[in-house]
Formats: sequence, structure tokens, C-alpha cells
Amino acid sequence: MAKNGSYVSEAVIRRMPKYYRYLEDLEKSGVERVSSKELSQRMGLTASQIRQDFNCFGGFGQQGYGYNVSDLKREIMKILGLDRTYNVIIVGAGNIGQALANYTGFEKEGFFIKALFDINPKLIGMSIRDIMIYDLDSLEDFLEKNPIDIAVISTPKDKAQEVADRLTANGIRGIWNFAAVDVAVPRGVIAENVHLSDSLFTLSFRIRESLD
Amino acid sequence: MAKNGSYVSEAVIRRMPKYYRYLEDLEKSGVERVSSKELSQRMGLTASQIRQDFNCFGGFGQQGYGYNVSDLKREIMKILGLDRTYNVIIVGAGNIGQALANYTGFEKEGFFIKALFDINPKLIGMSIRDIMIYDLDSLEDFLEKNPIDIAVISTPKDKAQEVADRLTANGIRGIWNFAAVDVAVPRGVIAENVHLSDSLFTLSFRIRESLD
DNA sequence: ATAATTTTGTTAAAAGATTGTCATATTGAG
DNA sequence: CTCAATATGACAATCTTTTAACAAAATTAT
Repeated sequence: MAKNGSYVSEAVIRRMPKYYRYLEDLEKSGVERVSSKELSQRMGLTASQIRQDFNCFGGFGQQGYGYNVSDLKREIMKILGLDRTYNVIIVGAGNIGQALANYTGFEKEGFFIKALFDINPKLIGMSIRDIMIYDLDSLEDFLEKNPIDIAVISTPKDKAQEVADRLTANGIRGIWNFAAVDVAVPRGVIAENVHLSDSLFTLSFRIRESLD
Repeated sequence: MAKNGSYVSEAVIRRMPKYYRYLEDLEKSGVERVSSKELSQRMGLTASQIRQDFNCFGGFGQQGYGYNVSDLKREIMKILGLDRTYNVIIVGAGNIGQALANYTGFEKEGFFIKALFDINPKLIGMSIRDIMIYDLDSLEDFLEKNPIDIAVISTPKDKAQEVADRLTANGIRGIWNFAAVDVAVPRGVIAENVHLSDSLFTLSFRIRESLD
């Protein structure tokens, strides 16, 4: 996907979902074309950076015209891997696990939650939006019988690594981790750590900073 | 707090909560001292970067010895503004709002949730862990009578900016935003945008990338 | 008590990211 | 059809961040 198989920096990748958000808004508002200048004003970036970013993946624009919103959005979806669907399971049916299962927004982007797992007998057998909560003991069995692409870890932090190990040992190649530890995964497996509290602490840092 | 009032870069700030996490783990394991080298191996950073980071805020270490874990942790807590408490409200008592209200972990760090607000009549009057859900109409009234430091926005995205405006108009200086838009705030107000889906899309980008 | 080892804080160098500039292509107005 | 305006893609310059190197200080071992 990258322009000539060359390396694309972390910073650029992290901006791609943001471009996607803004382009989706533009498309919904019926805007057909957009220049890097206009997009830069909306997004609070420089026009130069936007052009540079898109050019990491190939030239999607046209001189004198700008970028076609729908085309560009489609390209970014391809880049982000949003041109396919993903089967997802959630391990840990506590607060976050349940909230994610209840949220219907990810389905629109192609992420389908197929099951939840927990060790709490009170939760096992229940379902959320018709998604069953299974005993964590049956995790390996389930993974063998169902093609799952992504696993969410929303367990307490002291169980997260153990769960990650079981997931990767059974073929999971993508982990979205909400536990407050960085999980280690073998080469070839992708782990995205969320760390909500890091974000809260950054906020409190800035509040503190703004006071002196 | 910064070494001599000088600017500390975004990149350094974003690493601080991570240091805090690792230092807390070390302290809990009874480790008394740690060198930048050992910490670097645990955290997957370079020792040089760790020393450089800490020196943005003043020298907390000692040559030949390293860093005292408890002292360093305490310093980082001060830097992050975790040496005080914060009163928090949550606007939007849907999936994420409820999950955050149910989660007890933030209290340990000094963040106390005082109220939730929603427009759904079925939710208004209920409570979560003894935290009342109020009518959003009473937001201004509540903010006048209670000293609130931080507001969480967990509304649908089309309501987020309007809520942010009402919050900042009534004295809120810190916003933790979970809605899928970047909220704009006036100077002097800090907004931390979470964007869970950005994180999920980064994961799908990497999965896609790993396939070719 | 002394020497070898450890390890910081600092400075310098290297690497990486962002911004500015400009030639060139396209559009749109007259 | 021609000309001015627009806007990209590429490259160069600047700025930021990370890594490396090292002198100085403290610790540890003998």
C-alpha cells in the first residue's frame, strides 16, 4: 500500500484515522472536493503536512483541483484496512467489555463482535445484543471453530498477559488491549494498547500546568 | 514544575503516565531502586531517553545509584498533577458513561465522580454506585453549586460540541472527550480527546500491513 | 582505604518530522 | 482560446526528537 513499499512513519499512520473522520463528515455534508488548504484549516494541521501525508501512499490529488472527497476517503479506508470485515471477540465482560459490546458503531466500519468471554458465573450464559457471554475455559474451543481476527482484552490488568498468551497461541493476530498494562506479543501479532488512564493523567498534567 | 519553567515537549509528557505505571509496579513488587538501564529494558525505551525525560523536570537520580523508586514515583505524580484530587462529572450516561462510572479505579488516583447527566428520562433519577444521574437541563445549576474540575463527555458525537460549550461557559477547565469528534474549547481550557475508533483503525491498519 | 564499577546529567551528533518553497499541471473566467 | 488563479507533488530547509558519548559523582568490592 505504501507508495513503493517504503516505510511510513508512526506519526503519519496515527493521523490517518483523523483524516478518515473529517472526510466522512465532508462526504456526509455533500462536499465533493477539498483542497489541502481547506482541510488544513478544518483539522488544525498545515496544508503541507496533509499533502506530504497523502503522498506517503501515492498521489490522490490533482493540481488545480484538489482532492475528490469520496475517492480520497475510499483510498484512506483501503489504507486503514477498512475495505473488509473483521470478526471480533471480547475477553472480559466487565464495564468496558460490556460497553464495547453494547456500542453498535463499530459494526458500521466492519467490526463484528461474535462473542464475549468471562470467568464470572453470573455473567456466563447471559447475552448482550444477542452476543453470548461464554466461559473463558471455552476460549480455545471457540477460536478453533470460529474465524476470529481481533480480540479485545478488557480483563483486570493482572490477567491481561495470560489472556494475551492464550489468544496468540490460538491464532489471534490482532489484540486491542484495554487493560492497564502493555501486553507483550510474539512477532507477527499486532497489539494496540489503549491505556485510558494515561489519557486522563495527561489531562491532569495539563490542568496542573495551566495553574502555574 | 518544568526544570526552569522551560517548555516540555508533547512527546515527553505522553511518556510520563507510562513511567508512572511501571514505577507503581516496581514499588508494589518492593523494588527500592532502579537504573535508567533496567527501566529501559522493562519499558522498551533507551536509557538515554529515560534520563533525558526525567531531566526535563529536574534531576531525580544519583550517580552510581540510579533512581529511588518511591521518590521518583512521587515526583512523577506531582508532575502529572496526581498529588491532589479532582471532582468529575460525566455528561452522557450511555455505554461509555456508565462504564466509566462503574469503574472504581480512578478514585485510587484521586478522581471522584460526583454526578452523571443525560437527557433520557429512563436514566434520569437512577444511580450508579450511588452516583446520581441528573437531567442535563440541571447541568448549569449543578455546576454553580458544586466545585467540579473535570467533565467527561460521553454523548453522541453530534451533541458533543454543544455540551462542551455549556461546560466551558460554566467554569469547567478540563474536558475528557470520548465522542468521535474533536471538541473545540476556548483558550485556558484543556480538552483531551480519546477517539477509541482511531485506535481500532490503527490496529486494522497494522493487521492489513502485516498481510502484504 | 583504594580501585574498579556503576550510573547519572549534560552536551553533542544523528535521525526524524514538519514546514516552506516552487515548478508544473489543471481549472475556470473572460 | 488565453490568462490568471489554484493547488498538487517534490524537494529543501528548519525544527524537533532521539540516541550516543563522556565527565563527574557515588557505590561496591577487595
